[in-house]
Amino acid sequence: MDAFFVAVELLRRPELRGRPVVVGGAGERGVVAAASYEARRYGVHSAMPSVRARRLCPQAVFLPGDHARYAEVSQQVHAILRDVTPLVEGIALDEAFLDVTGALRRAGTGEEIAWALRRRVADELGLSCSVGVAPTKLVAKLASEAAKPRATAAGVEPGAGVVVVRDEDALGFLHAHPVQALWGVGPATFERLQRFGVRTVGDLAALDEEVLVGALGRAAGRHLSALARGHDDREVVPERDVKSVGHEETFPHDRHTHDELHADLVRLADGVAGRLRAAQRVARTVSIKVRFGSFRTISRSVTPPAPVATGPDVARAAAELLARVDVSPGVRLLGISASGLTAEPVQQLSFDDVDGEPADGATGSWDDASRAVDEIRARFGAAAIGPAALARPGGGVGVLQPGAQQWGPSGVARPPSAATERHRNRHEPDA
DNA sequence: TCACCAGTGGAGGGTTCG
DNA sequence: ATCACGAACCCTCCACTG
Repeated sequence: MDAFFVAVELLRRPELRGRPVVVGGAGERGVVAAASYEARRYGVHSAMPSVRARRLCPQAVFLPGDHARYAEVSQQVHAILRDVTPLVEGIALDEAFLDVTGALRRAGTGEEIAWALRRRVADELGLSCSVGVAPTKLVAKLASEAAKPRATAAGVEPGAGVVVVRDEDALGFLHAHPVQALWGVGPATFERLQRFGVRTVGDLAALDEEVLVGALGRAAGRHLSALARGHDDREVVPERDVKSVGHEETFPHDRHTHDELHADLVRLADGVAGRLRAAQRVARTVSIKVRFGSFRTISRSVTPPAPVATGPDVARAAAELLARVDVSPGVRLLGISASGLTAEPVQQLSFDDVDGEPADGATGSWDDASRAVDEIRARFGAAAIGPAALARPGGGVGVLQPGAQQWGPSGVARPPSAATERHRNRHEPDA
């Protein structure tokens, strides 16, 4: 999809069409999620700090972003894609691979299918997309990028819409690209490749695989060497199972004590556990991530004796990990994630357990309570019930709202006074 | 009993992508 | 004079097992 988030916003705000529009976190610690091509002319691009975007293009209209809405529209796009073939692999809300091998006889050539898709998405949803048609995933992805509109300082040039790269042209097309175009070559890998004088994919293909393995490690070396030579036999996989779920949050201002962080930790744990149960999974491992004011980032993980899927269990594991961390330098971000997921909630009894109940005398478990919480939330909304640590004086709880803080906190980074600090943490843990 | 080896899994860190 | 969120994958080190 072309400038997807912005394009969805423009459906509601057609008067903004043709103007520089930026969707993302507007706060001082926010980033750009998407920029219209008019805004890109000024150098604004996604993942750029919002503060910088505003400096580059002060006349741009900044919109907060509505992740739930984009997910909804993404589903509508996918429904159209699945009309062509069930072999649709979503990469992100605005990107997907289709294996149309089986649809060729019925629906025409790859190019014909591409144009038909573009037309349907435009007619039915009012959105523009670019399509690449090629023998492999990598080349198709590059072809779709080649099909996109371009923003230059001079103006916005419309894209080709559809770019087809035939079998016999694939290698030449591939080799002409800069190495950064390869999936898996980010800043760090590019830096290492530059030491070998590698600038283009063609340069990379000429490099000995052993050399590459030595420089990048076994997996990455082999993978990139194969890709550069046009070997890409990765299949289109419609749905793969989740391997981890997590939540993380950047605070409007740094936290300095475990006390301050506790409500955040409980809220994140509650959110992670809720999603585990919604996916009918239990987790073997709980990890926390802590980013300090300096941007130094650490992670700690633990594998409890039994898998976890309730808020209190996740929170307990996370709290133990966090207790080992000196937070006095100031914590900018806290994250909790659960991994090692298994489908069935197997109950591994410990030798200390008696008749299925923990030996410490506690009866029942958080499982029942958690299931009740899930049901209440399904009927009355997420804020209707939650951990006591998140209770608000006016009623309701400050629970995690998934996607609510997708692109950074809305608040300002200026630290509040000690008095308001205490006030916030008691009453507005997610402010 | 020691040395060595291979395999496994946990822990911590890093990279990449959109 | 700044840097989100969520997820996947990889590497290295280390402890343990046989």
